[in-house]
Parts: sequence; C-alpha cells; structure tokens
Amino acid sequence: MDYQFKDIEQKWQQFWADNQTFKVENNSTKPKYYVMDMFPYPSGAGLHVGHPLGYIASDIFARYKRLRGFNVLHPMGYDSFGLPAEQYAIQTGQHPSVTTEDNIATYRRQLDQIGFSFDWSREVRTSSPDYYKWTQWIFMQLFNSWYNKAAGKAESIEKLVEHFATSGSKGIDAVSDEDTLTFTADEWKALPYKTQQEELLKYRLTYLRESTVNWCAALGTVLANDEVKDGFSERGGYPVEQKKMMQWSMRITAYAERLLQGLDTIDWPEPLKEMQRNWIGKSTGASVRFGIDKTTLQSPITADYIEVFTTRVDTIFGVTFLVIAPEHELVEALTTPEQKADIEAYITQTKKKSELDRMADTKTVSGAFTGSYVLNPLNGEKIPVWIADYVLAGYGTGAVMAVPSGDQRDYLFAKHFNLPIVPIIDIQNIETEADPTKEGKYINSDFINGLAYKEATAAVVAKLEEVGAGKAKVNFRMRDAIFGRQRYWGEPVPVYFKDGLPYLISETELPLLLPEIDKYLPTETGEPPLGRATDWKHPEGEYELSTMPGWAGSSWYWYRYMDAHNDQEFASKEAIEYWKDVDLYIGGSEHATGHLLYSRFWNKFLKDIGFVVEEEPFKKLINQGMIQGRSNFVYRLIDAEGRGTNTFISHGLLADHKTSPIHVDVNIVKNDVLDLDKFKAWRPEFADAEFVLENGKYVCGHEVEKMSKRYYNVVNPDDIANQYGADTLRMYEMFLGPLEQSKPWNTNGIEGVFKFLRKFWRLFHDEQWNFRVTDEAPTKAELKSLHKIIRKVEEDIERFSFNTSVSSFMIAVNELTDLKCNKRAILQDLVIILAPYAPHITEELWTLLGNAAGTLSYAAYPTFNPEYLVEDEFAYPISVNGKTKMNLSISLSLDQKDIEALVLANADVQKYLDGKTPKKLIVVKGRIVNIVV
RNA sequence: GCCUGGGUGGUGGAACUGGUAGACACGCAGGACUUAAAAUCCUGUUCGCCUUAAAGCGAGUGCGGGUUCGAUUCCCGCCCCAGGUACCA
Repeated sequence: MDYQFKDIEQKWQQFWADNQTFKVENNSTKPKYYVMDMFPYPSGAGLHVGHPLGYIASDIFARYKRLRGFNVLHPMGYDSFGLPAEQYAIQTGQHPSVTTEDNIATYRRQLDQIGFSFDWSREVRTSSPDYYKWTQWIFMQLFNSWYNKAAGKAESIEKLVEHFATSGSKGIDAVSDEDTLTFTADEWKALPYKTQQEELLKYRLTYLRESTVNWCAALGTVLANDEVKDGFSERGGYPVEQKKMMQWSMRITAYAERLLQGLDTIDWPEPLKEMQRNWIGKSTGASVRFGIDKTTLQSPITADYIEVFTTRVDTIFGVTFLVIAPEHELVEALTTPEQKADIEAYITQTKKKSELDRMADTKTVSGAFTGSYVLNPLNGEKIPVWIADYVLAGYGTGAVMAVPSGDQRDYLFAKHFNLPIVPIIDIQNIETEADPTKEGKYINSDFINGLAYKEATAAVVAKLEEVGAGKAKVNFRMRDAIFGRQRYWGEPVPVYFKDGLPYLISETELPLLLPEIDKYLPTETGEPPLGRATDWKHPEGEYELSTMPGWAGSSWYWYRYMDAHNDQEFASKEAIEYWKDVDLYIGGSEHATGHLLYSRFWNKFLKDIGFVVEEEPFKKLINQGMIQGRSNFVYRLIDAEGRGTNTFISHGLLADHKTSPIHVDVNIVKNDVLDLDKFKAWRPEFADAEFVLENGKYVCGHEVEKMSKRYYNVVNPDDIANQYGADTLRMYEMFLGPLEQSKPWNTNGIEGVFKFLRKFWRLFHDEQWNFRVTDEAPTKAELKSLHKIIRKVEEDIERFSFNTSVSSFMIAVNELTDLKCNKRAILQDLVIILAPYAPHITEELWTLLGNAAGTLSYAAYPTFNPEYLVEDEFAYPISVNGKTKMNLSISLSLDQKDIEALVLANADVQKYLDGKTPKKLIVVKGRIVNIVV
C-alpha cells in the first residue's frame, strides 16, 4: 500500500496509549535520563505551530536516549493558574476551572496528535488541589526558615529562636530586614509575644513587607508596570497612583551569591547565564556616608547623612556634587525655599517621562539643585546636592557621589550645570570627556596622592571605617521578589491573621482550597476577590486574601513529575534520589530571569532543608527560538476617487496600480499563491471579487510579524497534521532551521519533507506497493550510506542540530533509492535511527519487518562502524592562489612528497600554471592542494 | 544608550577545528508519463560576461580594511535586523 499516514498515525497513537508504551518506573538497572519541557499555560487559543518546536526536539532526544539504553523520564503538564482564565471569567462569569479544563482537553488532543512519547501517567496541573497542596507546603517551609550566613544555608526558624533564648541577638549573621533589634537572651524572653513574632518575621524567608504598587482605584486593583502608561491604566485609561501595601515577599536575595556561583556549574547557553548574572547584578564597592551640612538648612531634618554606594571609592576626592533620585525620601527636607520651585518643576517633569524615554535619552542632561550641601567625610569639603532622573530610587541607596573626571554621565552633568571637574589621576585626560582609568597615580587626593589604584582603594576604605563614615560593601541589584497577587485564580496563601500577626495553618489543613465566589472582581472596599468568599474563615482568624503569583507552581514542578501521585510528600525521597535533577530542559529564553531564577532559588532552599539532593535543578538547558508568523497580503485596487474596489492586483503588477494591502488568511494561500475560490468563500464581501493575475496566478505579498489572530497568520498544528501527518510535521519543524534560532513559519518546504517520507516508505515496497524486503547481503556502497547516517545523526543529536540530520536522512534515502536497496540488513537499522524523528511510519515498517509491535521504542541502537567509511582515494581540490580550479583523485596512501610530484606532473595542472614555476605548494593530506604562483 | 544573537542564491538553510561556498529542500524553467489534470520521474537553476554548444573568464557569504598559501569562519572599524533591558553608580 501507498504511504497512508492517517491510518498509520492513528493506529500507533492508539497503541502507545493502550499499552502505556512510555510509562516509566522509578527504578531500573538502566541509567536514568530526565528530559523536560517548559510546561505550557493552556490558553484559549490552543496550540499554534510555535509551541511544539521545543517539544518535538525534546521528544526526539528522549526517544533517542531510550534507544541508547536509558531509563527516560519525559513528562508533560500544565501551568494552569493564570490571568487570562481569570480575565475571561470576569467577562463571561464562567469559573476559571471550567475554561481551564476545556483548554487542557484541547491541548491534550493537539499534543497527542503529534505523537509525543510523554509518560502521561505523571501529568501535573498547578491548579489542581493535589498539586497546589505542595506549593502551599513549600511556602510554609519558607515561612519556617531563615538564612544563616555563617552556615551558608537556610535553617529552621526554631534554631534562631533557640539562639535568641540562649545568647540573644549576638552572634547571629543572618539575611534579614535592615531594622532588626539588638537584645540579650533575657531581653528576648522578656519581649511580648507579638514583638517576638514581629522580630522573627524580619528573618523568615517568606515575610510581609510594605511595598509600593500601582494602584488603580477605578479598577479596584493593582496593575503590572506594563499595564500602566504615563500614569494611567492601559485598560480604561483611569488614573494610577503609587500605594503602599503589605505584601508577601520571598527573600531570594539571601541566595544571590549562590545563584551567581551556581551558574558556573551548569550547562546553559552563555547569553542566558549572562542575563542572570546581570539580573543578580553583583558589584563590589563601598558604602559612604556624606554628612548633611545642617548650617544651610532652614527646616529641621531627622537624617544626619546621605548614604551612597560606589564601586570607585578611590575617586572620593574627585567628588564635586552628589546626585539623588527625584524620588529619594530626603528630597523634600533638603530642598531650600529658594530652590523649591525648581525642584518641584523637575519632579513633575520626571514623572511625565516614561521608562523608555528615560532609557533611550542619554544625551539630554537634566537635573535640579536642592540648595543643600553635604560634607565630604574625608576632607570636610562642602558638596552641593542635586536631583536628576539618571539616578534610580530602586537601586542601591538612590544616591550617587558624582565624580565628573571619571564618569561620563557625571562629566556631562558637570559641564551642563557648570560644576567643577577635578582630575584625580596624573595620566587622566579630561579635556573632552571623562576618563575612568585606574592606571596612574593619584593627585588632588590628600593622603592617597602618589598611590596606585589598589593601595588607594584599601587606604580609603580603611580611613572611612576609622572615621565611621563607610565600609567595604558588596551590592546586589536583585531585589526580594513580591509573592502575592490581588487576584482569584492562584494558590491561596496558607496563612490566617490574628491580632495583626500572620499564622500558618496546620499541615493537616492542607490543601487550603480556593473558595467559590460570586464574581471574580475586587470587593467594594478594594479587597482582593477572595474577600467575596462567604464561610471562608479560619477558626482562629481571617485568611490571607491575596493569592500566590504565577511563578509559584512552576518553581518546583519537575519534582512532582518524579512522583506525581504521592499524597504524603511532594515527592518521595526514593524518587528524588533516583531522578535527582533534570538532565535536559528545553524552553524559551523569555523565562531567563523569571521562572529560571525562582526555580533555582526554591531548589537551593529545598536542598538546604534536606528534601532534595542537587544544588541545581536543570543540568543542561536549551532555548528554542521563537516561531514568528509569516503574513500574506492581497492588494485591493483603489479607483480614481480613492475608493477601494473589489478588484485585487497580483503582487508582481503592483507598480502599475494604486492599491492598499489587506491581510489574508495564510491558510488559503499556498507558496504565496492565493486560492481564488477559497478567498471568495473566506468572507461574503469578497464573493464577487475580481483578480488581475500574473501568469494565470494571484501572487500574494508577505511580511514577517508576530504570530497573531489579527494578522491571520496563525498556523495550527492540527491543520498540518491532517494534511501531511504528524511525522511530516515533526520533521518539518526540525528541518526549518537551527532549533535555537528564531524564524518565521512558512510551509514552503513542507512538501519536500512529505516526499521524503514517501520515498522512505517506497524503499520497502515494489512498484505495486507490495512490501518487499530481501535478506540479501548488503553491498559496500549500501553499508557506506547506512554508516554515514548512523554517525551523522549521532553527532547531530548530541549537539542539538536536528535540521542537519533531517537533510542527512534525505541524502541517505536518495542514495539507497539510487542503489535500489531493499535489504533488511540496511533498512532495519535505518528504521531505528529515524524512529525518534518519525515515530509512526517507523513503527509500522518495524512491524512489517516482522518485529513485535511496540518494541521499536526500546530497540538496540545501531553501532557505527568506521571501517565502512574508509576511503582509499580522495578527490583533491587543486587550487591556484586559493581559487579552486579542478579536482584530482589521489590515493590516500601516498605521502606528501608523492602527492606534490603527482600534482605537478598532471597535464591539467600544468595548463593552469601556464609555464610559471610554483613558488610554494601546500598539501593538506585528505583535504586540499594549493599552488602559489 | 547598554547587553546578547544574527546578516550566505528567488526562499528556508548547509559548510562542525581556517581548507572545494551554496549540501538538503522549496520555488522556478524545461522535459517524460497522461485524453487531461493530480501524483510521480528526469534535467537545469548564485550572479555577470562570452559562446550555437562544449568550455571558458570574472565577481560573490551586509560594507570597508587586515592577518594567512588559503577567510562565511580569526582580528579592527562601520551599517542593518531581531531579542533582552536595569542610565546600575
């Protein structure tokens, strides 16, 4: 029979499901291998062709590893809590769990159609109570822990309490809030219970913190930064104000150093690691306190100094002004009456600027003088204090010591406002711009004059410490992560409040179920949606009303796959000790600093408290590129009055007509040629459309854009699978180009892949489509083809170069077709090698070859034998001055000298030399001959 | 602005360690089969020049330089595109 992909694919998908072919056990004599994909959020739009790209790659890898004798864990699940479902619920009143359920069913159907080898018995859903029970449980462990810097890890809060009770706060080196108390053991014991608890909250790894949020009173909710435009909500355009709010936070900063160091131990793409490094943002420097000169201030001020962080403390004698952020808490107090108007005008101006404007505009210098001064702690010099929007409130202390001779921004600022620029290093050239050099000796710098960078820095830090005005400090850019959302569709926080204190519910009360509410909106008093729940009250107090953020459930899910149905633990010790970590993780780079950082954080925490065994969760990570949409256009003719007609001009003829482009559904266009009948049927307004054709065809224009419904460029994998089959879809997505590269989707080449599979099928069949394979001994040429592909695919898979292996399969099948090879000895091995890429057609042929159904997935992978590829001759390219002129076959057993002689004696070579004597002859054995004349 | 990745035929791409640029596929053109179409198969296909043809010549991997016997690959400078982004002191 001809290649009937529909029957074959349905048959084998059913077989795998019925026989649980890919179910994997938590113990085996085989070595383990864990291949995981970033699980999807099940959106209402369903899967588009961009999603499966990574899944196909990981599935090929998983199937390959299985063939190579590994016990492979390859699971899939759903990140099913999230905003879109809630938004939909607000609009339609449908419960998010209902729409989520529907969407998951669609995803599952679409995934099944592509023939993935997932072990579905381990499926997880973050929104399922069985799952979020453990998300809540981990939250409780974090609440019950603090970070002991001395031990270099998280420990139980009990240990901290014990220490307080025996030794007070002395000897505690912890990551904590800034404002912790100092006390003796007796003083601790004497503290009221509430004060003790408040104190402990300053140490817990999850804690309450007041943070500013974008509050939109009209919508009654908190908005994300990108939902706010110029101080108004993007949705509705209502005013947004900064509001302080008590929120749950995660003390991820405790792990900053370990998160940074860990990057050196994992096999991730370097750009992605770089992103994480930059996000963590470690900088070594010093904090310096500049005393406020109160003699010039007319109003009283509580603060005594402005603290700055600098990485160049050695330049402190070059400081000629201080710049603080317009949002700095001291701005108002420092502003003198004369400067008040200036400062207020500047602050108003800053608020109008969007983040993007502030970033792109490095050329405009702006700022305003507060009228106040601080004193240089080392020489007592009076230094003016300015505000400027290039200083950000959120980083460091929100204040900068400006050294215009060494920093270009400070330099421009000083030039613009006519502030002094003092050179501090002898070789510094500051005529036209700042010179940040660290070479040379210091000048104009008091006691470090004549010193070099290293000694100077040490001397300044020592002096600052001596006078109590500063100290060496490591600063991280990374902030603690807010861990709460004023939303409904998320995990409830397992906490209730009594007398203003948070208490964990008991473990036996887990999971704390999400209550039913009447509508998915904030309450009239501005409480989160959970405030609407009736009869939802802890016996001891009021439940927390915010829910966990989107990243909670995804920060540990790889452990749940290891033991997905355990109701005693998030995963058993045995399962974790067996699977350990994810060997290969494939997903998009948009999660570089969110999910991938939080996951590493939770993993390190779980290791600290002894529940997991590996410091890093994902040993190797590959980013798949984004698949962009390729839109098609038709061109509507514009008549003399400038009105659109119902006539459409083919792309090649546009120059002669006035037209306007219209997006057309890519699904009714093939290779940029419009299907006229489908176009007429597409929309009623086009039913009478007329066309100006070129060569009898209507050719569409095209553009690369985001894949989106409104551009009519969304391609659904179902359509491809229906038309060409899953095996073609799988191979085509790989054939499209390098996995890690972003590329537009187009189906231009899909016929080639489909034809390849038919050609492969035909190798096993005669002219009349009868299955016909012989047991004859293979020829040398056939063995060569086979072993070439064995080696090539092995190399390609190991370096995740799937596109090149698809090409190689085509070459192999072309060669074997030319050789008219239908020998079992060759074809059976070829079936195994191709199986990870095209699992359905290969399963069918595998059984036709007489093997037991379903055994292909665990067959023995063919071994490469280099002997079949040994050549005795090589067609040397002969080049003259680097330009290839001809080929010359020469035995590979000859040595350098013989080759040289042979080449020079050749008549054709002599012709190219044209009587000239070669200056030099380069012979690279087995590669090239180059004659220099 | 900064960081990262990229720029190769009409198109997607290949060339893995500096060694035959354009594998493989699409598209296109021509041909075979067919009453016809689809399907299939065969041939050609980087560009320019010359040629009846065979063959030949020249240019060519974003642009300009450099290193080298030899550069898509390494170095310097520039332009453009994509993604990320936090003026990070």
